[in-house]
Amino acid sequence: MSDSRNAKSARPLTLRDVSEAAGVSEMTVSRVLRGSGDVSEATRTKVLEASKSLGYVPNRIAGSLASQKVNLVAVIVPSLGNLVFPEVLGGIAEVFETVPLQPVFGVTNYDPEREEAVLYEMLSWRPSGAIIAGLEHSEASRLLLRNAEIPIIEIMDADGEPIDSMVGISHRRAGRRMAAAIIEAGYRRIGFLGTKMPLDHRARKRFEGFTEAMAKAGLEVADQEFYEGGSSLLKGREMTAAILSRAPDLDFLYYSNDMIGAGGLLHCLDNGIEVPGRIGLAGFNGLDLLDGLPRKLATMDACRAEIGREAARLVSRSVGQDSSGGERIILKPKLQLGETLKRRPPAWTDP
Amino acid sequence: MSDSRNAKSARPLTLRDVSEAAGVSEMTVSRVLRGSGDVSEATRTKVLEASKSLGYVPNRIAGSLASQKVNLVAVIVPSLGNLVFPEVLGGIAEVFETVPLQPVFGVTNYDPEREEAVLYEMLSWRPSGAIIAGLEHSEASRLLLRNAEIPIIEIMDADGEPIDSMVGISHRRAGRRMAAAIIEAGYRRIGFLGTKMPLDHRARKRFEGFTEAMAKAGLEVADQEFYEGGSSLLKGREMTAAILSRAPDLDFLYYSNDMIGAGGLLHCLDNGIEVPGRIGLAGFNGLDLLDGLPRKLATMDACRAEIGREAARLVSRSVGQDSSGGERIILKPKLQLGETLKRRPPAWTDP
DNA sequence: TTGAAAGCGCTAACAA
DNA sequence: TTGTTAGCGCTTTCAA
Repeated sequence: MSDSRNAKSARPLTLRDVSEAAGVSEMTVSRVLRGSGDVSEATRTKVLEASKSLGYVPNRIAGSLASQKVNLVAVIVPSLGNLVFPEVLGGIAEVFETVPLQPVFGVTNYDPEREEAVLYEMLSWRPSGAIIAGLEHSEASRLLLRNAEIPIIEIMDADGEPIDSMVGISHRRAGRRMAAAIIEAGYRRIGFLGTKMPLDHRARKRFEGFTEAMAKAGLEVADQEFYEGGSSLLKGREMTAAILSRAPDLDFLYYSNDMIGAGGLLHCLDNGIEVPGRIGLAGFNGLDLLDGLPRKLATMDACRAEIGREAARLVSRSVGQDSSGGERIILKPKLQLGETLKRRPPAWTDP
Repeated sequence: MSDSRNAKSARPLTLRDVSEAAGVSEMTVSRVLRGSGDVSEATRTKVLEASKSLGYVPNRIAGSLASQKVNLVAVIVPSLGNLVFPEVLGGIAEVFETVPLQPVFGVTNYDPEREEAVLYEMLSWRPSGAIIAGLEHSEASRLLLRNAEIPIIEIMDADGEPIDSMVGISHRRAGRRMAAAIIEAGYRRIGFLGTKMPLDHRARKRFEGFTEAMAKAGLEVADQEFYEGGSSLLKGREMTAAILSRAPDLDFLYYSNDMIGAGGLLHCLDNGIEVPGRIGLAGFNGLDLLDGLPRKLATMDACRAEIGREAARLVSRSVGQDSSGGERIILKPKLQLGETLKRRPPAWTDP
């Protein structure tokens, strides 16, 4: 059972080795190992035993070439450091465990050129489908995707036109809804804190939706602060300190993600700034992380795992089908007011 | 340049299509696209243009089968939700961007059976190497790895015998060192809080090292608390509340990771428990996250990115070489005392 | 139920 | 510098 390497052969095992050990044709071994076609129970057992005792692992490269079928699905995200993406990947993996498809992950670091390179690399393995974050891609990347003739699912965003199918939320709407909730609660001097990354299109869209809804209410973002890189909890503290020292009369801070929002919250609490009495706070993402903070931060769930699951389901469904999906699944994130966004008496606006 | 799909051909493009378009042999096209062999500048340009205008993407399945070379490296980790692993993957990806190797990630969810399945799946693509977290694997998994005849790098742990090479830290030593530091600082009534997961061998080893060093000083862990699943920040709070209500005289809490440690810290601060005066705290991992907390938590850096980089370097070095590495790189994590582990007057031990 | 032949798309090795 | 031939390890197809 484990004597497979008595003589450490350099050559990896092939079907032929198993075929000889079991005394049947390669074809029969192949059938047994794939569980396809009719094989007598006797041969089946014989083959399985031979294969196992040799420690044979089928060569999928040869198999895929011969069958013109690849059970791989390319999954491309901008980053793993941001908690959001591992959660999406988790949702994808969950669904693919139930079907004969295997996700292969690629990371672009928010770089369009890198995205193109990763895409080219992955498509060269002729995957059965591709799931890719965002709707913004270079012209070349879009060409690659279109030419691949496989189901393409663009995820996490719904503001734009997908190449094929899309599953996501509208970040513009998310921004608008949060602005509306803040204004509705009576806050007026509102600051924005976010990432500087010009290539994080979803953060940008949230900001656009936010300012749009503010404008509709006759308001403007009173002050803003941007950051890049580093620990976002610490950055949240620093940015909050900076914006409040510059504009101490702000009564609300909207953060482009929960991590910097949490940092802001900690800064306020440390410095005796009453939340949400003196100042209200809100973030974005609905990270579980928040559950442990001193106050539950107002936020909006980005539907991460659900997006992953839906995307994976779409791929599984359309693999093999010639009718390309063209589906659009737009999820609606739930607003969570938490404990940092509370209605305040109108008088507060000008004490 | 983008007219590649005038007639949406179902058949993907092959070398032959490019060969015909460019008016040269398939072999020449192949050489140009791989940048191998001598090709005249004229043909080179011609081929490149034809290839690009058609939108051709080489079929690596066929290429790998023919050349018996696969530029893939299998990378297997227990989880992505734990910040630690994305950081390791980042280190790996960083190095592989500089060589013609591509990492392919697999996730096991700390499940040995799943590990075996993922391994089998990945090895069936005949990768050039494998990087896998931990030294503990099922007998079958070990057999698979040994038979693969490729460099195997086991990472993140150094307490045990690797199949081939290993890169990691000694978690037993990490536990011992933290215990020594705590005792040295004058703490005596020490509690432990950790994960219940019996399959997180590294957490277990830290605990073992910790109790061992305690015993050597004539001490025992005064109380302990275990958890599973969920937000670890919140869990840290809950566990801390629980252990302190049960054993209010504890003067130190050692957490098996920084996230629950951070939760514990927040709990103490919220409840007016002086840290580190009344009680000291320490975690493990050295997450950047900590930088934003009200107090800098004592911790130990797990050398995550460095482990990833070293492992990737080992693979790149040994790919192609017949002499299998058998290297052992043991990194030494740095103890960071932070602000929650401070020397206290001896009198304190029995006020 | 089993086997034999052909070929998937590419590259190694050799020839021109 | 370019082309030809054979074959990588498997599966499809068809025959027995």
